[in-house]
Amino acid sequence: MTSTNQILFHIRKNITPDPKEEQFFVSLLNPVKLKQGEFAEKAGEVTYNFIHVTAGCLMTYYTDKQGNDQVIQFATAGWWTGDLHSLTSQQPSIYTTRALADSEILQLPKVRMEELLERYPRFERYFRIMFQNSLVTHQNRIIEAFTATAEERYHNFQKKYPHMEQYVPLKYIASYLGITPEFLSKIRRKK
Amino acid sequence: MTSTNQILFHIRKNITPDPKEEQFFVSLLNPVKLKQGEFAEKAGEVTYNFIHVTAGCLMTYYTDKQGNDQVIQFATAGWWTGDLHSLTSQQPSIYTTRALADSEILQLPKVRMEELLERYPRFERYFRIMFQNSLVTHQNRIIEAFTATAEERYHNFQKKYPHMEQYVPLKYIASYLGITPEFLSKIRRKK
DNA sequence: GTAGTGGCTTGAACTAGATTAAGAAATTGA
DNA sequence: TCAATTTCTTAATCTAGTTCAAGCCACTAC
Repeated sequence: MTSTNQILFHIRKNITPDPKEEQFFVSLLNPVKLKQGEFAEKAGEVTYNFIHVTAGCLMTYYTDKQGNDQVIQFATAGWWTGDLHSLTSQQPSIYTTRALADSEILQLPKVRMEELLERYPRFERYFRIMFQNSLVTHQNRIIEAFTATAEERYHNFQKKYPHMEQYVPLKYIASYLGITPEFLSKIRRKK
Repeated sequence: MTSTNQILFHIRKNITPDPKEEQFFVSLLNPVKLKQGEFAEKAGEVTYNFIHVTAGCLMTYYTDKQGNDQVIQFATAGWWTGDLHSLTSQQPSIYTTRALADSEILQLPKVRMEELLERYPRFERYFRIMFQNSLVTHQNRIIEAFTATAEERYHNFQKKYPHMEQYVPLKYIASYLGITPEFLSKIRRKK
């Protein structure tokens, strides 16, 4: 399956655009291949693209004043990623997005997305549903962060993303879980 | 300002509906007054309404198996609240939403919202923008939960919601911050 | 080969924040 | 008005998770 077929498949699950709309949408996309370790976006730079992952795996992380990385999200095929705040406000991003494995992404430039929504408002619905679902996921993550122990969070992570552990170095999983790699090591030993 | 004027004011900041659309939107809304302590939604019941607060203050919390409450959100005038997951899936809600002070809300029933979006797709844009903004806020909260100390989180909360501390019992603020009331007490003494 | 580098583990000492228990202060209510 | 309930504080003890320091294992590069 080509990467454009893949994203159309994803879209058709939520809305039913006509062929003309689909064609226009696809024409706005910018396919990019990333090798492992390469950056899709860097903290400090303004984000111009909304990113859809079609193959591989990316992660988005925040680097605080002390230089510690906090992983916000992993994104595999079918996910949208990128810094929404920077994309909306056109202020420098606070996030870095980087390939954890050789990956393929589709860039949707902000200005192109605005054109799309202007011309074919049907796509508002698609993005509304995407954001709405994402919001539920984020709410769950906040609850989990506050109410579950590190060990519970790790096991929930394994259940939810069973294949991620092969892809992703443990230190990034630790960061995603909000713990140190040392402590994750201890949790894993127990089992 | 009436509560319907208030919500229209809020909507006009994001989209520009024509009078006919505004009128239809307003006709879908169901104004409700809540006394302090009353419930807008209860955990265990299916959520049928999306809620817009026009006066007062509500809070939404999650109760875990041990019976501990975790406050997810405070909502004052101008905010949307409610359990998106239950609203979308029509499964029983895991959240309770309750008035912290005498309040006024506008209920937008799920089925009515669907009618609205069907008939006037322009409103998709409004909700898309709402969810998009909310997502940014939630992302920030996740970062804060993992990278900031309880003390920093408390001071950030004070900065961000300067009036909330008068409204809201401290134990709920502690819960929102993910700490015990005892520890919040210690933090406050220091200052 | 072996020197380097990054990812993972181990253990000892430490700390942010929880738990428990009690008392003080503020609200409510008949 | 005074008892009852709820909210807030204080202090002692305890624990989940951090920090620091070291060692181990793969993998790469000269």
